[in-house]
Amino acid sequence: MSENERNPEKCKATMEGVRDALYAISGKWRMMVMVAMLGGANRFNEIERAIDGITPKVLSKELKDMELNGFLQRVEIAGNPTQVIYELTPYSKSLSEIVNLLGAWGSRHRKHVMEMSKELNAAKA
Amino acid sequence: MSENERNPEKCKATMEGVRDALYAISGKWRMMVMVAMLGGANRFNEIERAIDGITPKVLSKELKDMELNGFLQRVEIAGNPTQVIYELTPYSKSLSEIVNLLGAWGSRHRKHVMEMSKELNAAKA
DNA sequence: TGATCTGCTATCCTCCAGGATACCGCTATC
DNA sequence: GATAGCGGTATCCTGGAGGATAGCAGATCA
Repeated sequence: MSENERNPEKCKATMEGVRDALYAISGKWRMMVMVAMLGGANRFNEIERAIDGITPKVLSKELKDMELNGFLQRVEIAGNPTQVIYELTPYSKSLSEIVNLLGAWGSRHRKHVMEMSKELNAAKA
Repeated sequence: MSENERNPEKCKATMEGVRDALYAISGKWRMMVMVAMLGGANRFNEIERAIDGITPKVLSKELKDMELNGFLQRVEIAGNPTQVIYELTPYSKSLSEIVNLLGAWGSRHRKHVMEMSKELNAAKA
C-alpha cells in the first residue's frame, strides 16, 4: 500500500506534515486566490471578481496571510494613482503543483461520488 | 507558469475541483484518519490511539463520512465478541497519493516558514 | 457634480466544526 | 465484583472563520 505502512515514526511525521499543510492551505478561500492568480489576476479587485462570493474583508486577510507565508508579494507601483499588484513568488510554485493536483483530484472525486449516488438510486429502484 | 494562465474556463474548472477537494478532505481530522489507517490502524480504538487528541465523537463522524465518500468500509467480523474493522477501499488509493504529497509538502513548508522567520529575526538584530 | 472606479478597513453577527465530559451494553480478565 | 477492554452515542458548549453591510480617500468618467 504505502511506504509508511506499519512504520509509526514515518506515520507520525506524515501526520505532522499533513497538519502543517492543512494549516497553510485550508479554509474556504486561500486556494481560490492561488487559482485566480495562476489564472492571471493580480490586482485586488481583479482577484475579487475572479472569485465568486468572496468579500473584500476576507480577500484582504487571505492576501496578508499568503504574503506572510511567502506565497505572494504585494507590490506598489508608484504613479498617479499608485497601483498595487500581487505577484506569486517563485516559492509559490511548489504550492501551485499541489493546487493543480488537488483540483484534478477534486473533479475526479466529484464524478466518483455522483456515480456512487447514481448506483445507490438504481439499487433502490 | 501554469497551463491555466489566462484561461478563464480552465481556471474556473480548477476552482471547482479545488472546492470539491477541500470539501472532501478539509477539516482537522479526516486526513489524519487516512494516515493512521495507511499506518496500519484499522480498529476504532486503535485509530483513536494513533491520532493524538481526537475524541471518539469526532472519529465516529469522520469514519461515517469517509465511508459515505467511498474511502473506507466498515466490516463486522462475526464472533464473540463481534469485531469491527475499517478497511481502506481501492478507491482511497487516489486520495492516499494526495495525502503523501500533502504531508511531504507540509514538512518542507514548515521548514521554509521557519527559515523565513529566522531571517526576519536576523534582520531585526 | 455626481457616479463610479480603485484598494482597501471597520463592525457586527451567525453558525457549526470541534472540544469536554459522561455514559451505554457487552466481554474478559484480575 | 471491580476494573478495563471493546465500539461507540448523547449533550452541552465555545471559538473563530467567514458573511453582511457600510464606509473612506483619492482619481477619473460622463
